[in-house]
Amino acid sequence: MPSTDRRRLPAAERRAQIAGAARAVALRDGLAAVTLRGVAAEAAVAPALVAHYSPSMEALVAETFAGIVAAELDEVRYLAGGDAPDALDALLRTLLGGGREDVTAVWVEAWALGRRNAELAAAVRDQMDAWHVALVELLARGAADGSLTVADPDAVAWHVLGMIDGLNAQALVRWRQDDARVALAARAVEAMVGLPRGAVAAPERATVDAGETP
Amino acid sequence: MPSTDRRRLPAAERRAQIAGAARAVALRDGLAAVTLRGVAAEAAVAPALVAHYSPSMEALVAETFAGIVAAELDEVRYLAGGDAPDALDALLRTLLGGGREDVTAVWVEAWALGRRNAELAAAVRDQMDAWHVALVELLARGAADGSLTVADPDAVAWHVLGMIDGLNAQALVRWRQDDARVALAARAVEAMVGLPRGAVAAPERATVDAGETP
DNA sequence: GCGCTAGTTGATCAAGCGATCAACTATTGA
DNA sequence: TCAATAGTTGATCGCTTGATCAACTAGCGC
Repeated sequence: MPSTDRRRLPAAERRAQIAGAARAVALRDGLAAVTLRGVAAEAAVAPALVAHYSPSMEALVAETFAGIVAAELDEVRYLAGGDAPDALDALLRTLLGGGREDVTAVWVEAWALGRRNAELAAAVRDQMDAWHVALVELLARGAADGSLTVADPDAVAWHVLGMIDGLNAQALVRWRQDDARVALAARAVEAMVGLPRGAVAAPERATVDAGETP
Repeated sequence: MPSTDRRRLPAAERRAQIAGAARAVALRDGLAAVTLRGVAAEAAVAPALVAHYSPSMEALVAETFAGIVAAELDEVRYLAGGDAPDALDALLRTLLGGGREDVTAVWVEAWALGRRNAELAAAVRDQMDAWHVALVELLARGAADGSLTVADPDAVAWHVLGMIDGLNAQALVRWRQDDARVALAARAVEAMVGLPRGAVAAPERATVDAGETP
């Protein structure tokens, strides 16, 4: 997109292009690389134009984060459409199966940068809440049709999300991929939603098994 | 420490004072605030002196992180000295009980900054390994005396640590303290080490209970 | 074909960062 | 007491960041 971009675009289009460039930078180089000059270079545009189209860089960073994470939630929501145990299975396999390191890095950086960027912190809270609502709905669906037994869906949802985030953040730093991640997470989730062992991620599909429970 | 610090100290002492100032800044304002000028101000010293005593700021940040986290590990190691189930109980209560937000923030920032600071990234891996070794030893102790049943101690240890980190990182952003955190984590851990429900954190001591498992 | 609107840019500012180095001086050993 | 040692500092450089603004001009409506 170097040559043809000399054209000048209608405001809405340019705005969208810059948002796209910011997202690309965030996923490739991290949220901290979403700078005036970084995004401008990605969009092949003068830095001042990026500033022109967003009230502040803090806002652009927050908006970029929200866009990336909301898209991920939509995707997962689509994959986890079946009945509750299958949906939990799809959720864990998708989020812990690897290949999402870019999004995980965005999450981790958002937590860190959020301490100094109030708008980003608000966006992080919003997105966490959105994920939480989605998972609570999943649990409620399971509780309604009797496939799950959950005393405190709110707390269980927070816990499952925290577990996933922590494991993914860990994978960001560790070198080797751990095949047992999905299986172990499945055992933990089963214990929290009153499902028998293997109901979420069947042991024969998982690579490593946890200890025996007689 | 403004007036008396006009004195000049022997190298070792000054070095220790600067390390202490760096640690204080990291715990109060975050790892990202550990800058030449930030640490110098905290130690009431010229910025050049901080540079004089450390090869680079990247190194000082990495060293500060390692110091904080290693101290936490020592503390927890001391608290978790009993038999395995009790040790797990102490571990979860200590790390998830709240009041450690400063250290959690340091962890999260280290993950994020580690992507751009190779020395810090190495320190993060080292400390994660140290925590992992400590937890694997705890699990091995339990397996040896028959109080735990763990097929893959390595994987279970990574999982428990990831869960703790994720829940703590979450607590960093969420406003209210969730009373169910310890109890739910205990259920998850019990499921992974072959312990009956309530063996790690007794339900009557915990605030919220997870679903029933018949 | 022309002019006005609106998209775009280069130049520039202040602030904060890490790093370097010559110069200053408190302290100590002879 | 005095000089050598070693701890300390101020000044300064180059770099990156976000932000602002006057000036330029492409493209649309008439």
